[in-house]
Amino acid sequence: MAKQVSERADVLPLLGEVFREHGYEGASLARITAATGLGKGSLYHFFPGGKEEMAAAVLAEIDGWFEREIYAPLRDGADPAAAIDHMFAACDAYFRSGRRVCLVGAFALADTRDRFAVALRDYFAAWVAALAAALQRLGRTEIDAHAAAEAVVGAVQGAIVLARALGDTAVFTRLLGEARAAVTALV
Amino acid sequence: MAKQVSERADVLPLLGEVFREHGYEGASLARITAATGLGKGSLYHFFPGGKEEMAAAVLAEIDGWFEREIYAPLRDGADPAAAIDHMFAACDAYFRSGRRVCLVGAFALADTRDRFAVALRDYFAAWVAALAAALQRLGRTEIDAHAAAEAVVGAVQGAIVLARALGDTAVFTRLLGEARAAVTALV
DNA sequence: GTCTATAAAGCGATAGAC
DNA sequence: GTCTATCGCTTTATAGAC
Repeated sequence: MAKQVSERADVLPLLGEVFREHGYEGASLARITAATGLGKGSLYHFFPGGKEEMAAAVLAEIDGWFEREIYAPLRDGADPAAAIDHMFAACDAYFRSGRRVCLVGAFALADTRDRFAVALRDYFAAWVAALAAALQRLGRTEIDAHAAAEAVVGAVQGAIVLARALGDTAVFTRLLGEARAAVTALV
Repeated sequence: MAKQVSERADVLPLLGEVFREHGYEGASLARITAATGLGKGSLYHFFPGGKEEMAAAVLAEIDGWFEREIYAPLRDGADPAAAIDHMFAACDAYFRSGRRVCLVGAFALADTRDRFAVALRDYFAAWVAALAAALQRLGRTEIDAHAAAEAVVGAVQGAIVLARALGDTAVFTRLLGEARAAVTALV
């Protein structure tokens, strides 16, 4: 389990997995130490602000990943339709067909909502805006594109909840497939 | 804040609100005491199994409420279409347009998922099955009805996540309205 | 930069008086 | 049935050696 890590950026993915699996409150320093192989001394050296700074750093890293991998192609990519297809494929891979929780969504349902309010709002607002931009580039009206984008992002989050509660990854794939069909049907 | 309560059933709604606001781990006995007005002695008198029994009792009460108010009319009510309309209206009221979390959905995203796995699975399975039954009674095929029911239940959960993260109840109402329109369009 | 030791507080749960 | 006092454990965070 112990890993040799010497850069703050290398710890973030491991940290993210602990927060995803146990939530903010359940991610005790003992579990974080076990998952990263870093003692408290090292952790507080990298994150002087303690657990709150660790979670904030993880959220920032997640936001950066989605911006790079998903939002940017939707907004600025040469082929909006291909960017939308890529988004659905990337979501299935990233959330492991619903086995892996969306940390931002999980934080939104827990009492971490207030503490990280800005990060949560920005994450979903950016996602909806990027997808709406792609749909507009495909000819949808601004209002229609925004509504459709909201529905898709909501469907992804709902699919994660359902798949985890039912213990069934097929429902995740099914719901994402329907969302994809609905949003690409009219363009 | 302190209330005079003398029956176990009277405590459950207050308990539920504490779990909803703070999650399972965040719902400390101190907070539960503050919300219910009951000391630890009384709480362990009503719930000898401690916090786990409290949460299980809350989940059971929630399941009973949905069964009575939503599932039964969908399954057995005289007017399936009216039962579906009632479901959407009841959801908007129950979840306060996304201000109030679905405890079952929140538990599914947290590490409470394994501990209460059966209750979570049953809640969503019953919801999907009841809605699918209503749609079948309206003439949809079994497969089509089941898929549509999954999409609606997922949309409700996704709408809660989005509304809470964006701090915007309008998105909840909007998404539920679209889900309702989509599911009632073809019947 | 990483460790151990420890502080200070909060946790769930129990015991026993009333 | 409700209370207070308390146990034993875990928590986050800090201090200081190396």
